[in-house]
Amino acid sequence: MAALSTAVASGRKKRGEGHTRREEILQAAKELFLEEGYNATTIRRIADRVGVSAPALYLYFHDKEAMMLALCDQTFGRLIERITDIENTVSDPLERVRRFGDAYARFGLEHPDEYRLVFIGNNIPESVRKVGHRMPIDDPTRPGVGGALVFTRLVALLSQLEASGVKLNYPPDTCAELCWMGIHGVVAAMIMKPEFPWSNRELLIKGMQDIVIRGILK
Amino acid sequence: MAALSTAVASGRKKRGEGHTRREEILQAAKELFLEEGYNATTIRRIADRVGVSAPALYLYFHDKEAMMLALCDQTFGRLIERITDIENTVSDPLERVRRFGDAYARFGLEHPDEYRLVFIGNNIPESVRKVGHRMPIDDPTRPGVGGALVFTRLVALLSQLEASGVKLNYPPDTCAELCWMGIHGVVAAMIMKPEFPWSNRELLIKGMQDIVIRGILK
DNA sequence: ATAGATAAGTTATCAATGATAAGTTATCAA
DNA sequence: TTGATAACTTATCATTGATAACTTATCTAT
Repeated sequence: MAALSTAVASGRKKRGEGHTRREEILQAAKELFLEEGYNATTIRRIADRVGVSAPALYLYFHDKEAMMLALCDQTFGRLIERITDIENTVSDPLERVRRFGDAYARFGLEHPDEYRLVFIGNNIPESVRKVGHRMPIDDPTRPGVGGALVFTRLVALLSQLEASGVKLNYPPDTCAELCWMGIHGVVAAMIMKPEFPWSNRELLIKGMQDIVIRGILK
Repeated sequence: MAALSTAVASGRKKRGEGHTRREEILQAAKELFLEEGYNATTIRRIADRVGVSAPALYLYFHDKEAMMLALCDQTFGRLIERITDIENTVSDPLERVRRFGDAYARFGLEHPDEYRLVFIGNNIPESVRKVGHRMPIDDPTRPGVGGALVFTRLVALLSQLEASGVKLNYPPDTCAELCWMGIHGVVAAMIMKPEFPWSNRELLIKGMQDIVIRGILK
């Protein structure tokens, strides 16, 4: 049964093209994480979808968590893009804050796994830090900092709001914390308890939005 | 090396005393979940700590998740006690809501590990729902309803508030969700990122308290 | 061309884990 | 004292993340 023994379309990458395989892995991992969640996604299924053996993934990623973290940064980069977009297209400082909250909440609900990982935390077995692995390909973009960046942007927006003459009930960073905590509460709740009969999503997002903005304005 | 062959202090429970073993398991599981997290806690380690074999746990719990759920309800129960206490001692409807939020936040910050376990829901593998297991001992207290209970209480408080003549911006259950999400956002943030330079705790709690109450009142 | 170096990938295998099957032993009621 | 059964045990699975050790394709320098 060795029909067509040669030219069997080996998926092997040429020299120097390993990074494309790395991106194929990320793509497959992303699909599976989103389809079935992090825990339910196995290394083998990712490898199957890519079309390589399971250990091949370890040529490009330290471990399973590293794949998720890489995806997180990739995805959070898009959120930061959106925020930058808002800053570039919206001039009114208060409207900027509003749009930030909206983009943030929507992003969280569209990417629950990434959101959980970065903002809800500790989902991944980080406690067991192993040593002595290899991880031959060192990726330049250190993962795991996307979350703090987003928050920093919100603080900046609220400082601008205050600088524009709007009186706040708290210092800008406290306002940012309260705004973020409120919206985060909505997103975290809906992500972590999706089976609970929450009220309408849009109503809750807009409601919290209104509440925190009313609450920080003097 | 069979010294003292008899009367070897078998840990075996007498007939009808199985429920005490169940509680021993819960205690051990709780300790380990809090020490090392859900994923890092193995069935075998729980069994070791209790002093029984691993499969013995399956006499009392359907699976690992069921232990977690039972612990969740246990903790929810303690919070519900406090809420009942407030209902019995405070008569003013708005003050009741305020006290609810205060008790809730304080409960979370006084028991950060348990709060994390219950409300942040570290890592319950919700996606993979299995079927066809056995679970021979049917425990009377069906797990997994504690969260709904807390909300029911808060909804009731807000319904009473509305009934007392106070106009709300949203239906009582939506108000309850928004209130809870706001306070939860504060507690969850401070618990999960304790190293972050948050503003003053009391300020944030009181601030969010004020914000959500102002926000739901017309 | 071709031999050495090495990127890219394989097969075989681990230990750990959640869970089940099937057998054992202590306890109690009749 | 016996039969039922609650309360276990030992043995065993399949699956999982991860590693070791080997193979093969591709590029470079001679």
